[in-house]
Amino acid sequence: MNREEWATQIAALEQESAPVRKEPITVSRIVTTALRLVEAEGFDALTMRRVAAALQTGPASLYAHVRNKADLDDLLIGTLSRNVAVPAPDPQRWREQVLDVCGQLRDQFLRYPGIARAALSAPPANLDTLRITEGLLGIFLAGGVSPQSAAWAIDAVLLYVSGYTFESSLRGGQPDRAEMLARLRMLPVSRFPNVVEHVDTLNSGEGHERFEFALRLLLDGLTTAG
Amino acid sequence: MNREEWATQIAALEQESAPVRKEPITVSRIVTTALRLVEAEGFDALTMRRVAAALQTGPASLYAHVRNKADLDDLLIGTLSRNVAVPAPDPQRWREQVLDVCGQLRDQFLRYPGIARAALSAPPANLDTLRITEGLLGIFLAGGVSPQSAAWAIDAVLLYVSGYTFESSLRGGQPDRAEMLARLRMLPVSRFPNVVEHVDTLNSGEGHERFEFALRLLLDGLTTAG
DNA sequence: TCTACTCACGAACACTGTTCGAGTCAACTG
DNA sequence: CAGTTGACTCGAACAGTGTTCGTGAGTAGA
Repeated sequence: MNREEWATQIAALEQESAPVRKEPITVSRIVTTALRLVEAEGFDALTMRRVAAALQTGPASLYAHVRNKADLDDLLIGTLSRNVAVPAPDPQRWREQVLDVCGQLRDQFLRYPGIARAALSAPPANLDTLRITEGLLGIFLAGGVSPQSAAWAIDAVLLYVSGYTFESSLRGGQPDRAEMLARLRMLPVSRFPNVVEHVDTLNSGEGHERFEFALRLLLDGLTTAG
Repeated sequence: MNREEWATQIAALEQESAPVRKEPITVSRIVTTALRLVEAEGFDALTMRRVAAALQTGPASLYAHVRNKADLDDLLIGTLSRNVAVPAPDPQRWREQVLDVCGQLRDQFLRYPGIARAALSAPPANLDTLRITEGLLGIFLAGGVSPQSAAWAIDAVLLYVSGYTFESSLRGGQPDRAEMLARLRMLPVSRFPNVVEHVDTLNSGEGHERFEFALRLLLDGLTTAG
């Protein structure tokens, strides 16, 4: 027995006396750690190494619980989807209900900047996102929308939510706003008459006005399309 | 003069006699090479190293012409945008005109699989994409849509095109279709009654039916919203 | 007590984008 | 014509990425 082994045995002894066993790595620990990381530093900072480091281990340890980075991403949006409450269909208020669900999803995505990229890449067959699809489908059908229109509308609506939140997290820096306006005003009127004339209109939209506008457009179109 | 310099001089001599000077690297050569690469192997294969290798040089050489990888991405979607023909506004056919422009953009994106990711990340102030925004704005206004609605609708429409093409290039493999259907059918009816009942409807949509449906939804909603 | 078997993880591999600095070459300048 | 400037080229390297291999420890079952 060399000196190193000797030290290991002593360490083991200490562990027995103070059983602060290192907590085992689990999928849920990985997921919560990853989410905390994304919330604090954005989706780009989410690397296997950083998650592993936060769990005080090496990157290889994660692969016993998670197939891939893509797999981890899926788990994340699954967890986020699970936080969305899907209401029981109320035929009178189906539009508001859809807006409500989308709003919840939007807020979940916005809370974790950049995670919408994972949502866009995630397979639509994820069980947790399917729960939302199921709920939306119920709401649409209760509202009298045809199955075909409902199916395609759900696709469009979810796609929009992901796209919207993804773009929002890109333009996280607000100082762009003034700079952007200035640049747009520099455009030659000869080539960009409409843009220059409506600069302020183009960049308007406080809060989630654009978000609601687009979704209402989709839903209002639905009623006329039957 | 050592032996190496001597060899260099001789090489220079040969160059004079056969002036096959290595063509200089230009931005446009980089862009076309990159596009060819994306077309053949997808956006993920687009790395600075591979572009450089295709130009028979090292990655460092590119940075004299291109600030960033992100910069290169911008250049790519700029080039693609330049291939889109924006028609002069015809008040009677404004909806068809919008669909036409979006269809062109869609086809450009689909031709280069995965490049829509760059479109989503690209700043909306790109001069070439602004040309399309300008054109669309003209078409909408000619159609009698209010500037505010037009501005937000353009946003939604372009976002949808990017999202749609991005998703399409992800699910490039068609064999998923049958597999996906089978998986959906395995769902417990108790929890997913609507999804299970309308499985075939959910996965329906040949060609770009979904694409046109979603866009028409947006445009039809516009008329009622004024 | 011995044996499976799962999990932890150090080390390494093949990549990525990007920078540094030395070198080459053309064109303007005194 | 000589000299300098400035733009372009690019080998080498750095810091990071996802992922795999193989070793080793620990636990549960026979």
